[in-house]
Amino acid sequence: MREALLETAIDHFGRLGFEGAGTRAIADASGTAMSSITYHFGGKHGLYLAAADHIASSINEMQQHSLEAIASGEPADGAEATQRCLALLDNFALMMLSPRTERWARFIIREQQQPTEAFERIYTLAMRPLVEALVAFASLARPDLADREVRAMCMLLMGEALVLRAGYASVCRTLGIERIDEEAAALLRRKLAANARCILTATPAPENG
Amino acid sequence: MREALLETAIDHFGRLGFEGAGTRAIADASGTAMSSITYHFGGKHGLYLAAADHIASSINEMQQHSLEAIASGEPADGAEATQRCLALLDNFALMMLSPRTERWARFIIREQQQPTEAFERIYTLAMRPLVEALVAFASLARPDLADREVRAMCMLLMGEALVLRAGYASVCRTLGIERIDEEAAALLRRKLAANARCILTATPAPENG
DNA sequence: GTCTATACTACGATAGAC
DNA sequence: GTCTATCGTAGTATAGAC
Repeated sequence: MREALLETAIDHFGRLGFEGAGTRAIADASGTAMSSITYHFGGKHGLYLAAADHIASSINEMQQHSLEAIASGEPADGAEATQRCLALLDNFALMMLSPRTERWARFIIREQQQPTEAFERIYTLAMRPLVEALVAFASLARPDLADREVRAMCMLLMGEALVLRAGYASVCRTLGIERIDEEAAALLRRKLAANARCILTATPAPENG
Repeated sequence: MREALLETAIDHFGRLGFEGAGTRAIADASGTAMSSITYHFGGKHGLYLAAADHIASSINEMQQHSLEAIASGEPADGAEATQRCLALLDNFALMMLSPRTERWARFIIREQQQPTEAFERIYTLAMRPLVEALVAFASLARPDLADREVRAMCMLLMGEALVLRAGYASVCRTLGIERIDEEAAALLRRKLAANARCILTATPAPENG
């Protein structure tokens, strides 16, 4: 029952926000009574934090294998470091495109703009491993850049994947499609890889702005 | 009074969502009675749509001058087309970084993931002009790409600016700062320009994936 | 552990005074 | 055009039965 409440809570909180979601509605959709929330989580706020934890560990679990496969061992040279960055970004893009993460993404994007106690848990457990791995490889691919610059570059690159969720409706409108299907997803992933390769293998010359 | 209600409504709807926001709270914060909302907008839903229209025309008004300045006349060559893309993107990034647009962005990002009637109005009036101008110039900068590819590339590029809002908390954490101040904003804009220049002036060779 | 019952507050819509 | 008053509904929290 705890599990069912958490799943429903992530959905409702993600779609309606903390204030918009209702404990009665969450309990009903979970097939239980509202007071179960009080029993299991102490109240609405406790349920919210538990939902954040559940998302964080789900993402962590989901990414653990691919992250280990990509990020284990030191890359031999800059070219291999670039390849690993591309793999990490494609992995992230796939997550942004997966229907399974749709509810999680809504929850997280909301927290990004108004971080609460829940964001800390999600960032530390689910996002930091990815970001830091990306920054590490990008540093090797672009040894000409300072750490701050690499970090800024990496966040912008992650933005190219993030837009697939955070700007979903605009992406669809601009491409003239109803939803991002397999074909559109392939196109976007291919262009993302091309952009990232371009940025990560750039010669220091044309940078200075 | 209509104006005050709209400003407050954008703030409350953006932070709390449609369901989370309360007509009483909006009216109180606007210094009037709740029934004023019924009088001016017919109800909560009418107020929401009016808020979307208000955001759309505010953005349209804000961008009109710079958009005209950047996008008027045909660029002489690919290099000039690239420069215009960079200008459009920097303009968009500035908007994402401006405190004035913070409330608007929350409202819009919410609509992106669960588009309602309100999204259509915002997209058509506020976003399409920017997107289509960007796509047009990018086509000139990268004549080797098909229209669909250019559109995908442009959305990804806009994602690099969007992340400054939609991933605000993560950007701050990754850069090790509390908030995006002048210095961080300058860094991010500089890197965004570098990335975009890199992508827009790429030779067709390394693309094939 | 899960349920019902209940207390209290807040919500949106509306009618009618001024 | 703005206010107060009121109605019906839905919110969270809590106590207590099983």
